[in-house]
Amino acid sequence: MDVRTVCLGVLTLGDATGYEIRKMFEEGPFQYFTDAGFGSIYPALKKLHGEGFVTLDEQVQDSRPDKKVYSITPAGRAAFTAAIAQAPGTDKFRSDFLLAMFFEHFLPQNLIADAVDDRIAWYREKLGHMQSCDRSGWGAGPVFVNLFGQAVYGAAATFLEENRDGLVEAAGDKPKPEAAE
Amino acid sequence: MDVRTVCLGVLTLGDATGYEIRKMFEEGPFQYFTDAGFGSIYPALKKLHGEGFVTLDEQVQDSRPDKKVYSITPAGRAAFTAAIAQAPGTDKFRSDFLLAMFFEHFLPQNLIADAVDDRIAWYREKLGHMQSCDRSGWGAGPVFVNLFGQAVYGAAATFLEENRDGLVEAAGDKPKPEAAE
DNA sequence: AGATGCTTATATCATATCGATATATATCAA
DNA sequence: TTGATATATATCGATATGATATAAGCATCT
Repeated sequence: MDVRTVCLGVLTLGDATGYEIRKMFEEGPFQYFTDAGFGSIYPALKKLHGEGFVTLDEQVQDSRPDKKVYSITPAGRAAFTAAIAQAPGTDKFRSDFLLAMFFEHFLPQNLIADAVDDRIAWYREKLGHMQSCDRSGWGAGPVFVNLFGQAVYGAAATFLEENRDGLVEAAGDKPKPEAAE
Repeated sequence: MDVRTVCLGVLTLGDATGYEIRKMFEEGPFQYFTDAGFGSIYPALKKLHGEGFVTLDEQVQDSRPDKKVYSITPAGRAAFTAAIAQAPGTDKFRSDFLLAMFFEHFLPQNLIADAVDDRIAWYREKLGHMQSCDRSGWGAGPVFVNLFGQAVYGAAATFLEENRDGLVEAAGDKPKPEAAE
């Protein structure tokens, strides 16, 4: 799904600036299944404006760049609905951590132990964030997505906790595998 | 992790052409945590060759483009080891499906039911593929990664199976939410 | 027999995205 | 006072994506 579509989705929840959309991707509930930086968001909003899918209210501020508050138009809403009604592509999980663990025999034991511990802490932290959300005012969709995230992140954390020692032990069996090469 | 590094990783497992590396990303054990298409792999190999991290054996074939078999050099091995020894970035899960489900109220009930069913089938299929691998000759790293994948994909499939009906039911409560807008 | 599509194998190209950087100011903490 | 964080926009080079081109052999379907 391209950044333009995701921006439209955020704007169905209420008017927002590019900066605020970015924050949704960084901190809000969107962070668990999507992402985009300024370098994609600002051009996307500009293009959406050119296409008539959003309108723009420029609020002059002194001592700060003018705020550009975007609102979705009926045409934008229609375009968004059409986009998410398409059969979605496959889910993608990308992990530099798993790549490193795959090549465990290239790495010293202590580095592996630290990497797994860090990843456990990271998954637990994200999980805590998801669990601590107040879901009382949410619709069925956001709740579903939140609980899906909890299921997946929880499974990852639990797996890492249960298999950490086994991996670290295996990594210790080979004293200095590769450095001598 | 950039494509260059992942290509080096594949080449530590044995010599390969760009085409074969692609297949690893599509079908092999790498598919669950990384990805790259021809458009990234060929330029990456060209650059690695220029940097002295791989060598290249061009095998002339008739009735087919010449095969370019790449081999990793000691310098490439060192570069790869250094790259994976860096603290890895965060794991990323991207899902157009979850985006659509988040905005469930924009979609007709039957579309949601179909989308969830398709996704369950997809996760079950991938899970079956991971489970049916013969792990007997594998090292600790690949086994760890495979079982991690099973834990996560299994959790996703189970969650979807257990929460499908609830979501579909909720989607039915609102008869024609948005189309009239 | 002929058509269709898959597999092998490379490569390019327009578009999209990423990640870093630039610009300015206010505020809060060390 | 120095540095970090937050607000807010924007650009730019380097990468990555996804589609397309080329070209032959081989299997399958009608």
